[in-house]
Amino acid sequence: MARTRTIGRASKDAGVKITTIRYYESIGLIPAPDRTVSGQRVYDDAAVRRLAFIRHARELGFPVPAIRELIDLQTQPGNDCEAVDEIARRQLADVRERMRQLRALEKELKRMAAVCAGGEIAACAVMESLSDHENCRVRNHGNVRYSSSPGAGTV
Amino acid sequence: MARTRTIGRASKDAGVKITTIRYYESIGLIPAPDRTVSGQRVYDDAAVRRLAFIRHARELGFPVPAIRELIDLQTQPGNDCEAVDEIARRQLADVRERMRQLRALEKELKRMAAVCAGGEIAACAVMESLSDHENCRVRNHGNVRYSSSPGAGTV
DNA sequence: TCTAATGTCTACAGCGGCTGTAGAGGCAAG
DNA sequence: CTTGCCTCTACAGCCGCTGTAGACATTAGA
Repeated sequence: MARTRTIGRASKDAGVKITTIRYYESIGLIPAPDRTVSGQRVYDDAAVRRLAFIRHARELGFPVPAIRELIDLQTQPGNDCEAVDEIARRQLADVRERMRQLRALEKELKRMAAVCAGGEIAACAVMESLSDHENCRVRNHGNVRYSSSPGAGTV
Repeated sequence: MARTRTIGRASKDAGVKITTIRYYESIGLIPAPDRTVSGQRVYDDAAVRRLAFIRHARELGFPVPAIRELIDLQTQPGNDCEAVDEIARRQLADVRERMRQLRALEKELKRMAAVCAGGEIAACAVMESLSDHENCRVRNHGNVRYSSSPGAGTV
């Protein structure tokens, strides 16, 4: 049928906001579509499918460069699946790492909230937890050296 | 002892990068410190403690406005712990929500990667998964209506 | 004391992935 | 013809920093 539609309709069909579609065009993630004589963008089915593809990949947390790669791989024929799989595995590893971090955060936050059961702020376990930067180090992406701390005290 | 130090030393002591310290000052998260006659910033123990406090809160994912709130609560005396606890619980809820999302992502990514075991891209399970936007909806923050999809096909 | 190496200063641009705004013009229904 | 929505461009802003450029300050070693 090769239906064509304005940006608003394409937006609804693909589930991608109008402004986001224009943004994707501006960064070259999708090609510039044809225009009507009055300058309005016109999208066909293939364009909408690509937008939906992008949306789903974004929902899965794929960064835009990775999506660009996936689309490139898709459009050059005869290529095999390995590169695609690699990108997906990279994304999975990333998700797992973020989960690991969040689990650590949850543990400490839970501990903080549990201990704090009202009372003066001076004695608040949450504030103490946050002030006491010597234990419960959650992440340390290197490149910072710690030394000679001024110890505990008021924030 | 009320030791004072330059920004570089404060950076090391607190584990916060120099540029980040200046940024925090620029957004009013920390007060502007005293300066030497030549204009270099000078930090005392309290300032370093506050920086470490901020760093730890940031590591735990507290957004800057929440940290601002925590500091405000801390500095107005006599206030009790409830507000602090509320902020921590909010943060915990946020962390849990993000974990929930990531778990869903992991599940789908794992499925994708498992099915894809080489071959032509045209038949790649990963690409299919990403193209097929009708199932495995991961998140839908509302405000977008879906309708009349152009169906499956090439991206 | 001189020099070289660091450290620090300001101001501003850029990152990702959009979102929001302003002001103008297009288009279809009543 | 009006009303009301749709679309257009261009640019600023979001968060939480990071990086850059070019100038001045301080410190360690010869």
